[in-house]
Amino acid sequence: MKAATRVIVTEGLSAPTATIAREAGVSSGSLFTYFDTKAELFNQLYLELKSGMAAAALEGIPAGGKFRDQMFHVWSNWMRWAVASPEKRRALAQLSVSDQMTAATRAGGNKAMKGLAELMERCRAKGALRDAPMAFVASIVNSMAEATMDFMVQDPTNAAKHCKAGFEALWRALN
Amino acid sequence: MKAATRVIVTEGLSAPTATIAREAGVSSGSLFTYFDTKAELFNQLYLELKSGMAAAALEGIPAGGKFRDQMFHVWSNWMRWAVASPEKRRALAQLSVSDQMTAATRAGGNKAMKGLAELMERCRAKGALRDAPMAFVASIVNSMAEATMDFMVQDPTNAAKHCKAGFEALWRALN
Amino acid sequence: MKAATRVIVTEGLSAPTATIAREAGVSSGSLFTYFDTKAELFNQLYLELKSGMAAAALEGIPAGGKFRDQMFHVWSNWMRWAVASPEKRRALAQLSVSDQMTAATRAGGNKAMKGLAELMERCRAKGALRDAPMAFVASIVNSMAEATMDFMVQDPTNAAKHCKAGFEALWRALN
Amino acid sequence: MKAATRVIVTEGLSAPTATIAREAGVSSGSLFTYFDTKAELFNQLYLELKSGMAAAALEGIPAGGKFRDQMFHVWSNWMRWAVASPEKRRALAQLSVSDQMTAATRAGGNKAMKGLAELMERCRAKGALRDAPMAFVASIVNSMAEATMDFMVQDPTNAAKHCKAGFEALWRALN
DNA sequence: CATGAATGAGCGTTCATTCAT
DNA sequence: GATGAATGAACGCTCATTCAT
Repeated sequence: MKAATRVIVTEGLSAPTATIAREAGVSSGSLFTYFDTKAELFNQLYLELKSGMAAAALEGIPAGGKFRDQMFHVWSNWMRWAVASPEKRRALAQLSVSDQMTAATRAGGNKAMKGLAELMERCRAKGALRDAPMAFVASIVNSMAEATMDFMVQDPTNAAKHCKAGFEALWRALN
Repeated sequence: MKAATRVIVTEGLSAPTATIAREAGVSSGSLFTYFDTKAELFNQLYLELKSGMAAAALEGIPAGGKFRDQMFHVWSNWMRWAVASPEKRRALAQLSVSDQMTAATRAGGNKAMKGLAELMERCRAKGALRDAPMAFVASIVNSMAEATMDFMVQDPTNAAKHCKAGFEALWRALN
Repeated sequence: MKAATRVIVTEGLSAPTATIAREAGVSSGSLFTYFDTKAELFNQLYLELKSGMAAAALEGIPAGGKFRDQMFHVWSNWMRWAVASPEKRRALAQLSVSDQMTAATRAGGNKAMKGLAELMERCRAKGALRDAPMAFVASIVNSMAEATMDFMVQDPTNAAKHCKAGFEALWRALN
Repeated sequence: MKAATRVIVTEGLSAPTATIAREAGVSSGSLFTYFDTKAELFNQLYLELKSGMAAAALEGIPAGGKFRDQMFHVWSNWMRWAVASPEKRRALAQLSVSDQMTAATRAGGNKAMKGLAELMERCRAKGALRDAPMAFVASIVNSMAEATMDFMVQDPTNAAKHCKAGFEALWRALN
């Protein structure tokens, strides 16, 4: 998985399986002992990365406190993961837009995001978009997160500032 | 171009050039009379689609009137283009994330978006994100547009409603 | 023909016919009005070049005089042609080893060389190789001519010297 | 290598790699496991054939004895190789005039011919062509060898006679 | 279970030749 | 007769996958 992540970042999804195997230090044949096809490897990797991202975001939510503070805690976790794992993030981005991801895999990805989704749902239900479908809100959250990550990575000195600005823009959009 | 757009939507960027040629009703060799390589075809198509999208968005901006109304006019144009040209939109999305797009092509794409970029800049300069980099704002605008388009397409009955809701969320985020 | 000669020198026999046509200032289709196939163009060019070479070699043979002097006159003509027409010589060399030359073309080439062949035959008949087949002698003459040409071209300052040395080596070989 | 040699003789250098692979009894893809490109296969084959030819020529030179006898021994070896390996000879001839041979390959070929070159140099230094460049002599030797080979192959009954006649003509030319 | 050579279908691209204008 | 766009067969090369060892 680690090898595949690295290779996807440098060579894209069209990288030969042999390259991934070499990067992982195994033979090209061994790869197919564990994954029936290249597509299956990618599907599993997608799930692993998405789950890892969700888990990182949900870590250590303050039990009490205001909802907005909880949300900001999650948002910060999420941004921190992105900054700390740029390769995982980029590989995940590539996998997300690939048409090799099966419906089952996408469903699994959503399941892994369940905890986050519930928080978003709470946002939606009591905010300005209370009449919009949940997926609309999720999409907005996702894309504002991506935009914020980009600028934290590009301008690391002001990462904390961008993190906060992104959150506040999102909060305004939703309330 | 039309054939390439259709084929990209159904088969992705890895579709054989022969398929595109057949869809266009020409021989496989003829394609290379007009485009030196597959990558060049994709680069030109990206520019064409991006320019078309930008032109559609900027059509008929009311000269006078409030800035917010002008923005909403552009936003509506943009959403209308997306709903009316789902294939173009999907092909453009795939091309946008492809690493086959050259720097020159991306630069050309940005140039085509210049009119839109200027409007966004006016939003940024006097709004809550006045201290954020322009590209941050552009990314937010883009992604909220994408989210809105998705839900207009998925739920066409309430398209006008989603269009308005998306715009308002964006406006809140920026002000 | 001139265009084909130039193109063969710079790009070899695998040069596209379109390149030859462009060099000749005609359309790619026109080429096939005058030559049914690429191979036919090459066969005709071979004949033209070979005939031109033979004619150049035989020009102005002194009627009387010693046989050796006549031979040297021809040899000098031949070398002069090679030095003056390096492109023709190189194109002819490439055509000569090509398997696209038909038997008829090769026969025609020999016919064009008839005058030279008769001189060689006189050499053979009264020299050391009088028992060897004529073609053996012809091959030796040809290849010593090629060797001499190479060094006249590479070292033009001493061209006359190389010309003479080559002739004398040949004369020794044959007598 | 053997398969490539055979195929080059029958179909020339433009033979499809698939034909060579089939002749070798392997799949078309396997060929590229061992040679990165068709050109590399040809370059390696050239070196192998040239080295083999040189080695055959230099085999068992009589240590003592007259220089002329040593030369004739080498000449005979050389001619014997040509008669025994007509396919190798023809493939080598085609490869030698191909512009796909790299400078490095030609340099390697010359290195393999070093032993022969030294003998030729001794001929040159004390013969009639002592003032001519070495490459001139080498070219003459080569081409008289080729002429002799041709006639040994065409008239095998008198092969030994042609071999001797060729050598003597060469010896006269050089002395 | 690990290995890595072998496989062969598939693709992008070229180019001799044709033919409607 | 000239043109040059169109044609499509052919080729070099790649790579996911298999399987004998």
